Amino acid sequence: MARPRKPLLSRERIVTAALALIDEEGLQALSTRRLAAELGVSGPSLYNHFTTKDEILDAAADMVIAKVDVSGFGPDGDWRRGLTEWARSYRAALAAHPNFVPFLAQGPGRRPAGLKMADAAFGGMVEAGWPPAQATKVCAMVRYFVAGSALGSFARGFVDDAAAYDPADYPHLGQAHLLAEHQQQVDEGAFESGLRALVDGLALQHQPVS
Amino acid sequence: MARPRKPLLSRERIVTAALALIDEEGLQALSTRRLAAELGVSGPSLYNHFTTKDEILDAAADMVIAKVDVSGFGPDGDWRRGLTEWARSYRAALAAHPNFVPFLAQGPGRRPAGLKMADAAFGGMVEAGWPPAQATKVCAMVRYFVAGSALGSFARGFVDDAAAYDPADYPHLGQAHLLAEHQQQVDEGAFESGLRALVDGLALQHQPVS
DNA sequence: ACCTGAACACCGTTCAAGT
DNA sequence: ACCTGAACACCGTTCAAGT
Repeated sequence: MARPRKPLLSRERIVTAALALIDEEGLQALSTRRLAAELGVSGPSLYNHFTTKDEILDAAADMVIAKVDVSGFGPDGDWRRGLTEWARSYRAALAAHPNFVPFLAQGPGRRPAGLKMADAAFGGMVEAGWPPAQATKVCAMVRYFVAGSALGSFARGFVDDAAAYDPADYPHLGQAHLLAEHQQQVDEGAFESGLRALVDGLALQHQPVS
Repeated sequence: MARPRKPLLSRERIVTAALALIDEEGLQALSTRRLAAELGVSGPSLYNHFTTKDEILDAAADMVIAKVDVSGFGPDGDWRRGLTEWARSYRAALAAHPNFVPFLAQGPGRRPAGLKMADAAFGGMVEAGWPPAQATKVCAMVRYFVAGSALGSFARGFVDDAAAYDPADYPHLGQAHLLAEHQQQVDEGAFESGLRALVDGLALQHQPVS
């Protein structure tokens, strides 16, 4: 084959395929060779477009984070609404790619979309009257909560097998085998009440002046 | 060599070495061959003690979770104290092995220490008067928050290089390059205020009767 | 029972060779 | 510039062979 008249690959095609592979088969299924095969080329071809596998992951991560909506931080300075809507959108973006969360949670690094999101959230809090040091911590705790909730289902962490919960060993887990069945309600319910509690608690902790 | 008179390996020796390797070089540095080399044996020897690499990881995970202290859930029914002390101890246990958190956060599965912790936390909340469905969600949100905070430093997610934060693109991130320097204060401060906010907010949401 | 080396089907990445 | 196959130093796991 050698060089084709029209390039077979593009950065975008590679990144999209990588994300699809991660979603379908997990982070460890993403090998450069598998990815190349999926794209109909040989393994080393990818290195014409990215210098390393990690660079592909970075590009995919930025594509995911770019979807997060930070428009809740409006000019009205309503930090409660800003924080709540950001957290929901952030979680939705990560939860769409649960297998990718361990990578996504590693912070923005030098990725533009990650930095843009941080800038909007931090800026929104500061402009709503929060002292910068507090605003930083608030952004951090939202990241903790969102990443933790998207990292993996709480409910699915419990096996779907009543025999695994011997009442002699675990007297309170008699219903735990039902958790997986109600995964959606448990996880979304926990996220929503947790977010509400967090925002309520923050309001108690500090009443910013605009 | 063939079979030695005294076994060279034990499950405990393998698990301890695996955890050390993860701590020092990351989850992806843990290969069965590296691990075996570290223990002075050949790769396949491990399979006499564990049937799969994942089983080694499971055993290491349970060793870490076994260190979590749930004694804060005392018979006095003080759920605020129970929750706060559990969360702190849980975070300390995970943060001691940050590279291992993506694995640890995947829930207890069938691991006894993980189940014991869940039983104590859930049981503690229920005995303090929380309805089971609420108690489940509270346990879930603590897991989210703790796992997210241990998964990786918020502060270290921002590169230590002022030039990465162009004021034209990120008007509010002018100080972001200093975050890594204050990693400890930022991350621990965010965890502590977040935990306080969460507990305060939960108290508002529901006043359980004992 | 508990170790070994050989083997199988994989990895990420480099590089010279092709057009 | 953009693809290829060959090569290097790795993987997890199986298995027959040793004691």
